Amino acid sequence: MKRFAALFHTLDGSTRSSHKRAALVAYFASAPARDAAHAVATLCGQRPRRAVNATRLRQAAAQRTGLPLWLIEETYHHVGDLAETIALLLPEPDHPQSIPLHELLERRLPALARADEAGQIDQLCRLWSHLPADERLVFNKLLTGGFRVGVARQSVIHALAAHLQVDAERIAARLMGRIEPDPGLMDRLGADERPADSLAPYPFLLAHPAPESIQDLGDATDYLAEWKWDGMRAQLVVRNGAVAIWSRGEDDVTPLFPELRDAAATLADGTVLDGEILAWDARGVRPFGDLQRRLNRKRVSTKLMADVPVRMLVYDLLEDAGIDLRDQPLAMRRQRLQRRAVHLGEALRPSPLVEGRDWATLQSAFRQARERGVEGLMLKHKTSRYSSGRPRGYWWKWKVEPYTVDCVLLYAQAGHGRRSNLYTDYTLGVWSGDALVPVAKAYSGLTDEELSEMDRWIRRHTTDRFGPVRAVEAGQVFEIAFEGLRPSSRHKSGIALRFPRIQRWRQDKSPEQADHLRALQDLLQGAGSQTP
DNA sequence: ATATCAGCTTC
DNA sequence: CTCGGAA
DNA sequence: TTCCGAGGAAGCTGATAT
Repeated sequence: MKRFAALFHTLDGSTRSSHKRAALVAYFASAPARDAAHAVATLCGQRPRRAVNATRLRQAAAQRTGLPLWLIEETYHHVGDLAETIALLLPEPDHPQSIPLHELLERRLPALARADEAGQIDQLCRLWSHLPADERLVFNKLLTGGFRVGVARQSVIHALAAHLQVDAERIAARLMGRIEPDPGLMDRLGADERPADSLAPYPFLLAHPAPESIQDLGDATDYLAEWKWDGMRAQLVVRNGAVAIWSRGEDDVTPLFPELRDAAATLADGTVLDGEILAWDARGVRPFGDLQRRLNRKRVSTKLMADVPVRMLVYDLLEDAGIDLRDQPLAMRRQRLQRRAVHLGEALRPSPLVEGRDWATLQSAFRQARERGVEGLMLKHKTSRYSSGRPRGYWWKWKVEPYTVDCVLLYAQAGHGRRSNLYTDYTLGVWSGDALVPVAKAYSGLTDEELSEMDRWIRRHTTDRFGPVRAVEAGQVFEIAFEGLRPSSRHKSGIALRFPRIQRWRQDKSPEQADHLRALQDLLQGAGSQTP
């Protein structure tokens, strides 16, 4: 783990991506394949399951350092990261001895996870007393599962490409789906062919926000238009008689959607579909919240499947009869998808095209978006290839105008990480009678300069403190933009905003001019009565 | 047994 | 998902 | 231009608190 710890510190300490890449290349050139495989998986965000919970970790740290728990707690509040706090507090190791990365991840951490309470504390103290000081931080990060390091996935890909002397595109493709950190990983990454049994998805093509005036996109006939569905992006892969469904975060979500898996079982091998999974019942498409009940589940009961039926609206055909179609223009892929549509069935159907040869026609369709329960329109250039990432000019998302509300700043809290010195986290409220009630939290939307100006104001106008939270005078008004609203039991106001962000700092307005809860409740009534 | 919270995912 | 900032 | 890290709301899981 010596090399890996050194790599971590380089990545963590530098912001130059060229520097990071060089460190990665050097690491891959020198690390044993078994360790390198784990490094790749870890750096790509595939973290080991959390081995020890935070409470136990604190207890073990208290025992090893001899410090009282409250002091560790206090230190943690200042540092903001438990793994780092403990790494800083631990005494020097007795007889420093490094542990290979693969040994740590394959043996030590699983053993730790299996142990009982006393066993965990005992093992932790023993490990800490042997680990060289510069490896403790990395160890603790792996331990808490909170391993997040400032490397772009792209940097890892390019470093691997340079090290293995192959195309970066290929590496990116090989790293899709689950990464198996076995000794053969590096060989597979460099291989010409994708492994025969692979059910891995392709890198997702993402969309950009459309320009303010839609005409700037050029000729409307150059685009295919579809509704922008409010569901979950997914790729469905059929190969070797098996079906896999992948989320955008590259999670295998197949077990969550048995009806989609079954519907896809009739498809020919070598089929890859891209589309949106939606909650959809007899009434039509349902809000995203309904779909959420099907997500992140351990088990999907038949009752739940009946309560929240799903379907996948397919908008792209990426592989057909085993042939990769991603370099073909969208219009061709779409045509081919339509031809295949007869085989898709009820749960799996093509996303309908929205007809319109000019912007005026599309504009009038766009205006129906809210009442249809969709977020707007997607505009996809007919000649576009399905390349990875977010290339400009290919796919545009044309979202309905957000709602806005003028809110008063009620509470502020310090941010995390680099923003931990500033009060950047705002709770905002509206009037309910002559009292202000919180409706949302937001900070995004202010520039760094505005944030520090607000920070100064907050410090000078604090009226009360609750732990890390400061209550402030009602003196600042912000215009908050949001995409929609739902009833919520978590907020005193009974309302939760979706994607709240600060649109404008209304220094021209006094708190009395802020909006009233009544207005949001009316909006909720209006939005709630819609049936898609 | 039930409530709450942190940590994960989706958007 | 949103946004601002950095490379 | 593209990527990243900062942030929000929701629901589910698993652990702890009552």
